[in-house]
Amino acid sequence: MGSGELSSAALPRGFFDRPSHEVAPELLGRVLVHGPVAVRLTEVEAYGGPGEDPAAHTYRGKTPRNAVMFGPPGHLYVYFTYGMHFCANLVCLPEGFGSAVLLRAGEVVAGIDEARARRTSTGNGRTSAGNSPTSTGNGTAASGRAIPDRDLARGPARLAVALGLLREHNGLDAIAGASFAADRRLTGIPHGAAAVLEGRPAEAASIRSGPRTGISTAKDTPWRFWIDGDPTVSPYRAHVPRRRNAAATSVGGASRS
DNA sequence: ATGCAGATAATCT
DNA sequence: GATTATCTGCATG
Repeated sequence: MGSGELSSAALPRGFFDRPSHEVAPELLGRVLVHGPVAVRLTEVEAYGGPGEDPAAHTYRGKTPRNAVMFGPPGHLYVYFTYGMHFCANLVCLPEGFGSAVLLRAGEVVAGIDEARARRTSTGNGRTSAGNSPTSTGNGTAASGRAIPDRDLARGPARLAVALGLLREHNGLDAIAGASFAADRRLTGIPHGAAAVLEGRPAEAASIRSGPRTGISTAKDTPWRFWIDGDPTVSPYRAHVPRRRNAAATSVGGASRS
């Protein structure tokens, strides 16, 4: 292996043609490439289909927003949430079934400079959450401290930023980039093309599972999977219901607890 | 280390 | 009008 070069075969579409909770643990250790940046997945969450998983976006059926999840497997489902974040998923099961695996965290294994630049600045066609508009552009955040390597893709929205995944990438075929991967030219994959590489699958003994993060329903379904001890796995955060504005919440003056 | 509040807009009831 | 598959900065221990 040459320096700065990463090579690996791409996963076939059939890999994703299974229930998301079966695909999810097997994605650990795999590498998602998009343009110049590649991330080795260390934490994922499975989301089921209509009527079976209350926490899934597809629970109440197909809508314009979740339509990609009902399409063929191996495509990216990228959604916008909290008014500022994008999160990326890989679609599972054949066309007609709506399920996917949320990519929660990973280790940047290629294009680290590009990934850091994206995480540091507000550029790149996105607004970064809670960011300060200022950035020196030399890899330091507005606070003056550089983002640690392990934090570059530690969390679903951070991972999406590091990989440069935006609204326009919703529906992108993550199998189509396989031809570039086959050329063993990771850094030669053009922006807009993606692929999931074999990487080094996590050993079964190192895989842990537990409840999913940040959801208000189906709290006990243990469909979050991660590589035990990996520093890039995000800290678990339970869902916290938020009362946005006490005054606006109750017009009648009946204040709640 | 842990916890809270605020940001901010698409989507759904 | 309420919720949201989140992140960050600031506060506290």
